[in-house]
Amino acid sequence: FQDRGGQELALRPEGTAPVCRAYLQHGMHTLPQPVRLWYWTPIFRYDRPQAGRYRQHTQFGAEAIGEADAAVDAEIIDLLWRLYEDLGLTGLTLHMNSIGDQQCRPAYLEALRDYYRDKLKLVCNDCEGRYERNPLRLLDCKQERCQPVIAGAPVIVNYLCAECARHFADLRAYLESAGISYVLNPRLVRGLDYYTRTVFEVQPQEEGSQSSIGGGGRYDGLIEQLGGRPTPGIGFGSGIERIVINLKRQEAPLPDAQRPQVYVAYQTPAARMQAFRLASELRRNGVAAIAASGERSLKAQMRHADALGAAYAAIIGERELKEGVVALKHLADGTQEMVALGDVAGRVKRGISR
RNA sequence: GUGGGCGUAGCGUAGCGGUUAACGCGCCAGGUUGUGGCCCUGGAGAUCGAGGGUUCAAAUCCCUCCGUCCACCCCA
Repeated sequence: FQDRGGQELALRPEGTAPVCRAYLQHGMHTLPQPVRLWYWTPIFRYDRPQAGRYRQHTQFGAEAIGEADAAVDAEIIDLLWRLYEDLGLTGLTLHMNSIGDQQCRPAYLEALRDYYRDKLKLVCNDCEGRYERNPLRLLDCKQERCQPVIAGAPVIVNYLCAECARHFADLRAYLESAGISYVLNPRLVRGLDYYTRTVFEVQPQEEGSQSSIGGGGRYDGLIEQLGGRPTPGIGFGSGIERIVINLKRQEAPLPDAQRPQVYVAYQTPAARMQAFRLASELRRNGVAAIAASGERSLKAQMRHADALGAAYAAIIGERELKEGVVALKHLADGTQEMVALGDVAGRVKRGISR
């Protein structure tokens, strides 16, 4: 689009091509291959926003560039699958397909066109256009009237050349050996045109056009297309917001928010400096600590400590100040003991119970 | 691109033509003598999305714009 000054601007629409650009720009072909990279970045779409579809969203992705072996396809899929598993997402389905390469795809597209030729009046307007422009995407149409036609269409995996068929078989064997189950989906083609061979998509149980939470595939021609030598690549991208939607939907447990271990409270203005110094000392020793601030009463400070979810309150009053100790209170059970200033970090790390 | 819903304190909402805009959560302060969680009391905090119009009177009705959400559609 053009900005107000008439300059031509683009907002990044996906992550793979930029990573390939970086691979070329920084001469990563000199590194041990394949090069494994990841990204986390805002992504933009010029669509009307709705549930799970935003003008700006965040994508996390990983790419392995410089190796054609199906083992790397399996590694990338394994990585994505394990990530979802670790997050606690359940009920996901991995859809898999192979869409061939330069060698075998033309023959399939020919067969697909042959099949559609006498059915063009049965399908929707968009599909009429796709027939000429991008026949693979005929398989992806969501229109009701096109479904019966799609159901009878030739299946691409039956048209793969020997190399592509071998690659796909290898990938499936790797996935099975890793205990990752998947569904063969001969209609899976994805929205980007650079894919070759492997394509995959992960979908939650919920129906809907916005359902896919992640996917990817192999792009063995892309680097060359961007000006490099022929270099294979495989990767995935996953939408953070859609992951969050599904985590919420499933009420998956989230990690606790960061809480201070120790809240340092003071009883008198004279102890404020000591409190500050102790908190600083604790932080330096790897203990998350916060010193009270302002003119709050001790009671208010204790409330504050509780509201912040601190594990301990270290209280410094006149007596403690004089003796170089703190009253260390374990907030969960209310037990309290005197601890020398220098021993607070150790005592907290050990736990207050002996 | 098409259609629809909604915009009121930090958050969630009520009020839908007529006194100083209400409630819950949160926040802050008190509840006597050095200490939290529950409870009680008090307080701060709102150009009622913006602009224009109707009316004696508008958060409440009308118009325009902006934002946001949802569906269709699309999905570099």
